[in-house]
Amino acid sequence: MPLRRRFSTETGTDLHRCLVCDIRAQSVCSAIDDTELAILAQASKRLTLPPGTSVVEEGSPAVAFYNVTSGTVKLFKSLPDGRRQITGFADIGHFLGLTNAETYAFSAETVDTVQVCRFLRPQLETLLTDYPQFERRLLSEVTDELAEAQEQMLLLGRKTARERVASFLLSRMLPPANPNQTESEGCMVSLPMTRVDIADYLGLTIETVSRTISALRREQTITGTDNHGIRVLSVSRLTDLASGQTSGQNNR
Amino acid sequence: MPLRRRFSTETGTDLHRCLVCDIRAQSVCSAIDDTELAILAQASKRLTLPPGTSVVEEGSPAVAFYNVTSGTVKLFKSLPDGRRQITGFADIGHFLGLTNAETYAFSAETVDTVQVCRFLRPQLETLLTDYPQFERRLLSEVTDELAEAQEQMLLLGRKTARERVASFLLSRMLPPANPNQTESEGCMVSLPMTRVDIADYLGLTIETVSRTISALRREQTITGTDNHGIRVLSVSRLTDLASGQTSGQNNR
DNA sequence: GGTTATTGTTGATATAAATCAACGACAGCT
DNA sequence: AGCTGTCGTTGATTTATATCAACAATAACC
Repeated sequence: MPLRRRFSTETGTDLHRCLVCDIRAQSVCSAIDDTELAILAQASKRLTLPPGTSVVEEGSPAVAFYNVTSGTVKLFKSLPDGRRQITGFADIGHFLGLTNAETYAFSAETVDTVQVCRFLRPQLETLLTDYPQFERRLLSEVTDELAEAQEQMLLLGRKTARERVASFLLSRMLPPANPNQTESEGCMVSLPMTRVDIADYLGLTIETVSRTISALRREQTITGTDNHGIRVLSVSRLTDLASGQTSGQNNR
Repeated sequence: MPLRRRFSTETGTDLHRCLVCDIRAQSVCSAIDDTELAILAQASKRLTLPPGTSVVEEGSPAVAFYNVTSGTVKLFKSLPDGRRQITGFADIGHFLGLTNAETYAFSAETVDTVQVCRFLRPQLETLLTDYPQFERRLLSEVTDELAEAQEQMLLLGRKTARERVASFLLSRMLPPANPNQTESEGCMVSLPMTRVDIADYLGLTIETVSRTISALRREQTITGTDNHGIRVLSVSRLTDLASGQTSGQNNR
């Protein structure tokens, strides 16, 4: 449908942009009625960002809110000596940059090529006030994020390296490509980020992540030689592994 | 003021309960106008819970939302083998139990004697819909919680035992009792929870927590022999410690 | 198409924190 | 006051993961 391209410019405030947005249903934007999408389009600006672009910088003024429409953004916090903790990966349909503070308490950087819709703060405020369903949807999204954060705290505070990697792979597992795909065919896991990013997300070192993935491959729980795409052979085994439901075995 | 006691019954839906609530200003309830507090009082029920009471159980139906008016509640997640991660302590003015899911994804248990106002889900829904300021305030609170959770992920994933304990003490430091109190007099830290709880919050063992607190005491960063009340002698030193801004020294 | 830089893997060793173990300090109870 | 159980402290030892080190694989670049 070449019509789509015609209406969807890279950086404009084209009134039809939101109407033709593929992922609207998956994001906070679904809360705005079809008839009022022009308002949404006017409140935001679509940006295309190359890999490794800084979106938000810890400590800088919190001027904007972003909705990711394609690609993956990593969110992280750093210590003065450079140690880093990735607190999450925001991909398609997820937002970032919401805060009550004057400045951001975290940084955000694109992992791959990313498209975002940027809402400046006053515009976001207006949307929240004028569209209660928008606010409700955002509340619901933040509540989900909080639940995910709590799950990640359990991982970081109490899980072993093996359990962390298993949990991570499961959490990134895509829904089966076609519905009649059997489990044994294996589910794809997309890993656009590097080993460094995975390590910084799981609170491990790259060496430990690498060794653990190798071990899972060796014991046929996963396959795939490509570093950014892994296939899970046994979801149930990985599930057991992720919660420590497994007898012995370590990494080496 | 004995009048207050007269209006504030333990479990009733007394229409004046919210009007005389000491901590309303500190919680989501501050979003409801004075003239409409009767609605708030009717939507909720005040409960007094002894120490060690289970408020919410992981996996059970998410039927209620709670606002803590006194005492401390610990929120936690557990693994099948009993490992536990405390994801936060909800004390005065904080809420718990908000979720989009049918069931709670965490457990909650009182640390000491706790007073909560319980809102059943339909009543909460009504409040959110009828009072946009209430919803806005809740969004703001959840956003803060998320920021705190991200800070805790940094702690759990990347900080040393010493840095974790220092961060914890700082985060629990009370504002100075009187304004003209000098820093050197020391700020009180209240620790109603046990060492087990602290350990499960910081992703450490009780032994490591104990040793680390002893070390901080030995080097005069903190004092106080009482296990549930510690005095910080040097806030600046603790701040440096918490972010790894310190040359050497370990725990022993 | 070969050189260089980046990213990932594997092995050897070190270490921070866990585990195992003993004991001390209280709080509650009769 | 003396018993009993919980909670906290301290010491000795083990261990999972970090660190140090070398190299392999892949991507980036003239």
